Amino acid sequence: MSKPTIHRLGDLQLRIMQALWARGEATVADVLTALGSRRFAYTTIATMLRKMEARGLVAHRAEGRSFVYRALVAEESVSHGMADHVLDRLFEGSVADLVSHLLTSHEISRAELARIEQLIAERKSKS
Amino acid sequence: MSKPTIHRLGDLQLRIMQALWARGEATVADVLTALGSRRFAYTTIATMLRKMEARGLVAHRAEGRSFVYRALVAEESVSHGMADHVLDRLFEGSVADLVSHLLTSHEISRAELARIEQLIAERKSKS
DNA sequence: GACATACAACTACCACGGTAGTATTACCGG
DNA sequence: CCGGTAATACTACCGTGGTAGTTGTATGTC
Repeated sequence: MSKPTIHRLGDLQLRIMQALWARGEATVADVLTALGSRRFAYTTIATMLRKMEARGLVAHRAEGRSFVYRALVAEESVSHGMADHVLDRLFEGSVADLVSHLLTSHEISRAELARIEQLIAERKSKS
Repeated sequence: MSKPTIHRLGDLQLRIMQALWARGEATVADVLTALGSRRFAYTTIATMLRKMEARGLVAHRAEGRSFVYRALVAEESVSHGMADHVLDRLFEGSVADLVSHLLTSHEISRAELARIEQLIAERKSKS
């Protein structure tokens, strides 16, 4: 077990996880190309993956002379962990406060507002 | 003037900032007592405040032989920075996706749901 | 004036994210 | 067999959050 503390992932780690989530499995080279825009050294990704494996975020299997990595934590766990962290630390756990903050500090399309409204309605009817 | 990257504050740093926001100004001793529950060494807080000053998060003035610290960044900036960070990195900037995630992974009181609904309604009428 | 107290300064460590170079190994094509 | 290539392993370094001890200094007290 030793569930890794899920809420503090660096930016690079998160990008790597996202590459793994999108692909299911990926070699170092796969991740590297998935991170296209900013060029990293091959060894940077390899090192990061090894460190992430030590932390229990990913695992690998050998295929030929390559390692094929896969995520050990679900995207939902990470989203949940990180969202919760912000929610608890900054908004005392109040979802309404966080939503209020998001609404006042972002441009939101009418369509998105409607979508949120519908989510609320669904949720209300279901409780 | 080198606005500090606002989205990555450690837990302790955040707690210290919250103490400063709540009080306006505070000495090291003030912050220490504000953090009541978990006991820290006096020097831990003093060191942290010095590091935070170097990062541009706080400033101090001398009063007698004590330093009186104050926050240099507003609570809104930090909330905004951290909320945005999660929003962008994990939900591609979609507020609806984040709200959806929050709704499905948390128990939310009927009152809070109503409050959110009202916020949306207000926002809709205002655009 | 001697002493305790309170405070800032300095130093030191650890963990870890991020970044990458160097070394080693294993395989593949001629 | 031999050299190139690709892959991992190892090592190293920086920044910074977190934690605290030690030291120096000033001030207030007996």
